Amino acid sequence: MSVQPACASCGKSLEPADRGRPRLYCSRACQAKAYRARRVEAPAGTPEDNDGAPHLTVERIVRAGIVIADAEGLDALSMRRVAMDLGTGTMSLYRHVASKDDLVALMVEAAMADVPLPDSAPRDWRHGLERAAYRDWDLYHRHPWILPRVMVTTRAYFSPALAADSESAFSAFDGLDLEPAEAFRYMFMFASYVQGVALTYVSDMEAERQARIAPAQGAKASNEAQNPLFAPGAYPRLARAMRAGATPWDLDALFASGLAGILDGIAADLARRGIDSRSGGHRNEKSR
Amino acid sequence: MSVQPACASCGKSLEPADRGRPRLYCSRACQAKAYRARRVEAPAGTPEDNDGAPHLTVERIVRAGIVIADAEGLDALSMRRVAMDLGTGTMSLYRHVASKDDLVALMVEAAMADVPLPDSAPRDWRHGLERAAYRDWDLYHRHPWILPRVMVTTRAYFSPALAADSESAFSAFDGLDLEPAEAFRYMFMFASYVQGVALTYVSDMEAERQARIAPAQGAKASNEAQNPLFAPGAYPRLARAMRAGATPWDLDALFASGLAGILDGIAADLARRGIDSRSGGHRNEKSR
DNA sequence: CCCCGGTGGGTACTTTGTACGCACTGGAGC
DNA sequence: GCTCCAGTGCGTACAAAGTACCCACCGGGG
Repeated sequence: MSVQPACASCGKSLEPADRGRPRLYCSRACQAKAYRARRVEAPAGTPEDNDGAPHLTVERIVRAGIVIADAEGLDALSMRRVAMDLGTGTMSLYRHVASKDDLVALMVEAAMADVPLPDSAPRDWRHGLERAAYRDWDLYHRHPWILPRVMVTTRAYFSPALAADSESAFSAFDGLDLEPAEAFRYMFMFASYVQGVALTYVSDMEAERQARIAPAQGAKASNEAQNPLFAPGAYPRLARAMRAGATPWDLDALFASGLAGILDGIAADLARRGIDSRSGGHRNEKSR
Repeated sequence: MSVQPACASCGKSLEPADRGRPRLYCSRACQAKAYRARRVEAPAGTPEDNDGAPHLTVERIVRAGIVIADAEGLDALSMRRVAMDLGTGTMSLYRHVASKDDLVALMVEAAMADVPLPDSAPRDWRHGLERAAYRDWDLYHRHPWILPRVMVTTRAYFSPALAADSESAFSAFDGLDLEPAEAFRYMFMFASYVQGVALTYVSDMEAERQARIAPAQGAKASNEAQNPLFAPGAYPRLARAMRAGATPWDLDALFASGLAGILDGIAADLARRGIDSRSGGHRNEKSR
């Protein structure tokens, strides 16, 4: 994507954007012209007989939003941007979604449906929880923008996708004679860990994107030689641990290792309570 | 608040915010005069109170930002708002902070310094980790806005406060004969859990604030009778667990319970490795 | 007197979400 | 043929946010 110092619509040269943000058009009218030109191939037929190119629908809007958020992050998601990608006017979107928050909530629901829930019963509780953990892990890899939004959106609106996810995870305890409160405590610990690692992953992705946009600052921060974190005497324990455990920074391996630790803890607790975990051996598989 | 349509300095009537924003002064000269008057009024007598504002400084700006973010969330933090609370012009802030991102980064550093690090060696590793966990827990209670920002800010800039926090937590393993890579894995699991619970807490706080602002939607979502989550057959396992474990929703108790589980897991792992888990604080070395 | 560096601040231009109302289009009723 | 209507697209016009630019003021030196 190369930005030229000329209006993308009328071609008129515009100042090198030192005034504020990088600009694409010389005026808002030109921006409007740009998406109208893109809409030429859509002859605005009747709503029912759509010739291959479908009409503006909630599904198309949500899909376009997910594509943008996946590729460029939630910060790049704007109503104008979605409308431009769809070749329509900005305000047309509001015929189908109530607001941007509404759109993001719909995007979360649709994106969570992208990663299918397992349709079979788990072999045992450990298998069930591992399956649930990797399902979420996969989800956050595909749509890293979900995590920061889920945390606000989910509580305001009710999310069927999130509820289904939890329901599926809880099925791991189905065969065990476990009190609901106990199952809830295990699940809380388990889910908090997964969420915490996901937050680190999302943070890494975001930092990487920032570094790509502004390489100077990113390089400065990630340059280990100049990072005071690695100065000889500043933070000795941290530096030693980072050198030993975080080089290379393999978040997938760390996730698996910590997950095994969490599940080992649950297994030990179950054993102490004399509950048959039915899982047989399968102890501590954190070497990987 | 009532905005009188008169210049706060010269008293001349001014048109009622002809272009959107509420105006306080009829001209920049009057605003400058008002600012100067306030400066002279409190020379240096009692600089500890807010009325004894000596100068516009980075510390005052950062403090004002933290007050706003604590009380109303990061969304309410704007440069104009900070300037208004300080009784100065918006652009004056830019003489002391480079940008809003810079301000937030400084706010994070200052807020983390609010919760002091322990200055003594931990009794043993478990005590050290518990101390670190509750230190973070306290931090997120006081400044819930830190978590979403730390995750982006920390990687871009280098955060001494966060590094000191990690360094202090790592001191829990000081006395143990533990390989750095192993300590890092434990710490990763531990920190991820704490972060995950903190995310839930922050989410709750945000939802509460949203509900306060827009009570209609919040009431609708939190009304259990109408929430499909509690519909009889929709999500049976989830509903049963929620009723059992989440009524009342005591996040502090859940945090403590899950933390105990995490530490139990580490203890079991240490025992399996034949490491004396009761040894801990050795020589009294403070992180500088 | 003018000049000059430091600091405060107003203006203006950017981007964003979105309220409002007009334009168009295809079918129903005259 | 016409008008009327309902639905949909979308342009205009805000309000609020960050911030670049430059001017106003003050104190000190020619």
